[in-house]
Formats: sequence, structure tokens, C-alpha cells
Amino acid sequence: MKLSKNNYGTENCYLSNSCLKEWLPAIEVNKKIYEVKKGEVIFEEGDLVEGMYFVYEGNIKVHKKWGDKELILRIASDESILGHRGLSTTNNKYPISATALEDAVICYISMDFFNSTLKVNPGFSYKILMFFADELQESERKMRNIAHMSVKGRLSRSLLFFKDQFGVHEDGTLKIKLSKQDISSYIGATYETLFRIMNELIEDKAISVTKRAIVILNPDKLLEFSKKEE
Amino acid sequence: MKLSKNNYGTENCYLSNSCLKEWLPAIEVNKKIYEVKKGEVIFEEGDLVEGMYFVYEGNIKVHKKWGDKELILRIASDESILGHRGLSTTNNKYPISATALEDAVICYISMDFFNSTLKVNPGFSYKILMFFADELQESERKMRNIAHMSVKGRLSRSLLFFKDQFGVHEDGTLKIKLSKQDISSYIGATYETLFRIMNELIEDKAISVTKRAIVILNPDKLLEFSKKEE
DNA sequence: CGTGCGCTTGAATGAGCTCAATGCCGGTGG
DNA sequence: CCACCGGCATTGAGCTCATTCAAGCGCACG
Repeated sequence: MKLSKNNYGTENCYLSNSCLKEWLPAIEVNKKIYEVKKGEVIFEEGDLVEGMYFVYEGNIKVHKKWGDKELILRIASDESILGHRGLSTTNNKYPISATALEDAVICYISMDFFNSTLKVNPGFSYKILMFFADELQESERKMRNIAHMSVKGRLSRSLLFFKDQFGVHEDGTLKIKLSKQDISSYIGATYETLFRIMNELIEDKAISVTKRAIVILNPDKLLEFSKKEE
Repeated sequence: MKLSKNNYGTENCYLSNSCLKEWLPAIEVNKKIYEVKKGEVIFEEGDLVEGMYFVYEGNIKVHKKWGDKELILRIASDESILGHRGLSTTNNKYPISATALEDAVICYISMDFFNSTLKVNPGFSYKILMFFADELQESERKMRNIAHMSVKGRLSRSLLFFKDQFGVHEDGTLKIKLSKQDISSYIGATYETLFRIMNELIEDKAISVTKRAIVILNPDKLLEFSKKEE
């Protein structure tokens, strides 16, 4: 189970493996495997929802557009469900887009099959429900952060989250590879603002950057900046 | 079914009645009815989640605090589910608070009972799942709005939503009674800002206010202000 | 008749955005 | 091998929207 819980709040973007690992291999006929290239769009806002995806490998950003701006809502990675935001009783169009941040492997299951599994398998259904509940909690925490926290606070928090969620290499750099563009969209700020605030964090010796890779030097300091949280 | 769909996006804070109406009356033993007074706190952030609520009558605000500020996430009204945000595999504390906006009647069901119903009743479970999916969509739309829209846009959009969701009296005033404080918390702005922007809308002849009651005069104008949406 | 709370308004401040200019680096084709 | 190009990084300046602080006002209520 890849769940994270710590003193700056719980962020859980994974459907617990115990659920997927049991379920996915059991499907033979109804799943399709796709390889997608970095930057490739898996689906877009407005596309018809016809199935559900699971990520086998790689990171996929889930984002929402507003004119020429975007907001990244979530980063789906290994063994995570994707496209569940298309579920709805009132609308069968995706409210969001999904784009590969790097080369990735995903698995596709038709909505019919997914739905019928939901209906006949209460255990699975329950797991998915809990997943949604966790996603909703996270979404609302993030909303409050955007509404009330400073960019510095949001960035600090997100960096801690990235470290926690995706881990670090031996040299201390974050495993997740995000462009500054993406980070700024993730925290809901402009590119330039992100840049300046990131410099502040470097001056504060909270992080360092070499060759576009970010190292968390002082988590406590980041935590400090994202205080009042919970 | 109280669902709304229109050209400024779907906002659905209701669990479709077809689900609740069938389910709730069937419970005899396990539910308790409470009457709550205006301003009464039903549960707070950090409280232990021990059950699930449904609203029979009245409006309840679901909100999240950040220091001395708050953000209203949702307004639960007649026949709506409440407290489902407490569902989680990783945490059994409420991430949000619920406070009655007016005198209300709510129904309480123990979590054990709710959970076992979920597990044995796939139809119910599926409905709840769809409800969560809709809530998640709405949450993320709202997040993007807070991230990218102006206060005027957010206010315009929220007013249209209130009209759509709660309806209007014969004299044109919104049925939902919200203090300016609450509206500002709902749109994620300060009281003073809300005040000024509301005056702008009045000058624009988009709304009018008499005795603290709001009248939507020109929905098209409000729609205009909340453009770029979807 | 005070006291307090919510409403109203002004002024100052500031965080973050926009726009624009420049620098840097890696790829690419001549 | 070099010149050029395009895209990203970097930085400054100015501005705008919204917040903050502060101060009066009106009304309900004990």
C-alpha cells in the first residue's frame, strides 16, 4: 500500500494497490495496453468518456484549462487510476485533460466493463468509493490552499508532497521530473512568480537546483513556510 | 431529481433523490433525527467520524478553516448527504466542519450501518459513487475558478449557481439566505472585497439588494462576467 | 441608553501578474 | 565547424486587483 501520512497532512493520489493488483491481472479480454510518448494527450476536456485508464508506468498530469492558462490537479503515476473524473450521471464528457509527463504505459478498460464490474463486485466498488473520498479530501485541501495560502506556502507544500509521493534519487534530487511550467501550473501561479519564489527558497537554503533537478535541503523550513496547515 | 445543467457548467450538490428517497424511509432502527438551530455546529474539523448525516430540512454549510479565515466548500440542503467527506481509508477525522445556516433537521446513521449497506447494496453504492464523482468534478471546477477567475467572475458565477440551485421567491429574491460573510467565504474573498464587488454588480444593474435579499436582475450580464468558463 | 455586531467606506499596502527585454543553450542545417 | 534559430531561463518595471487596517455608522437588544 502506497499511502502517505505525515504532519503536513495526508495526500493520497493512489488507489491502494491491494485493489488494483488483484483486479487488473484478472482481466484478460477487456483491457488494452497503450504506450504513450512524453507530451502525448491521452484525453482532453470535452472528449467523450468511453472508458477508464490505469497507469502502469510513468507520470501523467491531470489538468484543467482556463483560456490560455492551466491548473494541474493531480499527477497520476504507477498503478494509479486515471480518467475516473469522467464518471458522472449528468455528463459524459471529460471535465479535465490528461497528458503524459514522460513516456508511459497505460491500460484501458471500456466503461461498460468497468461499470458492470462496479455493479457486481461490491468490494471493488467500495475501494473505488474510498479512493474518490480521498481524492475529494485532497481536492478540497488544495482548494483552500490556493484560496488562502501564499505562493511560497503552496510551493513549499507541493515540494514536500513531491518528495513524499515520488521519492528522491541517491543524490537527493526529486524523482519526479517536472518543468517549471508544470510546477507553476500545479501550484496555481505564473511561471515568473514561481521562478522568483523558487529563488527565495534557494536563498533560504531550503532547496537547491542543479541541472533542472530539485533537491530538498531543509524540509523543516519548507514545513515552516506552509504552516497553519491543519 | 434535482440536477442542474446549463450553459455555465453543471453544479450538482445533490445526491439524486431517487437514491435517498428509496433508502432512508426503509431504515427504522438505525437512524436518529436531530433538530439543529441556526449557527449550530454539527461537526468540526478534527472530530472523529462516527456516522453519516442526511439533511431533511434547511441549509448546512460545509467549510474548512485556515487560521481565522474560512472557505465554504458547499451548501448541503434538503435531502442531501452530509459528512461523506469524512469517509477515508487513511483518516477517521473530519477534514471539514458543518454548520447550520438556519434551523434544520438532519438524520444520523452510524458509520457501521452505512458501511454495511454500501457493501451489501451495490445499487446504493453505485449511486453514492456517482455522487462522489460529481462532487469531485465540482470541487475541481471551483478550484480552477479560485485559481484563475477574478472575484467578480466568481461572485457572478456563484450567484447564478445559487439561483439555479436554491431558486427564487415570487419577488425575485434568492431563496437561500446567506450573510455577506458567508458569501465571501464561499467565493474565497474577504468581506470588504465582496462588498465592493457586489456594489459594482449593482451599478451594472446585474443584481439588486433589498433588505439583505439578493435579486438577480440580469443573468446574462452575470454570465458575461464569468465567461471563458468551459 | 450603552454596547456590540454587522455594514460601509477610505486609504495604504502588497502580493502576484503582465509585459518586455535579454541571455543562454542545444539542436540543426549549410 | 560555425551561424542561426527556437525555446526556455532570467530579470526588471510597472501595474492591478485584492487585502489589510482603521474608522465611522446604524440598528437590534439587553
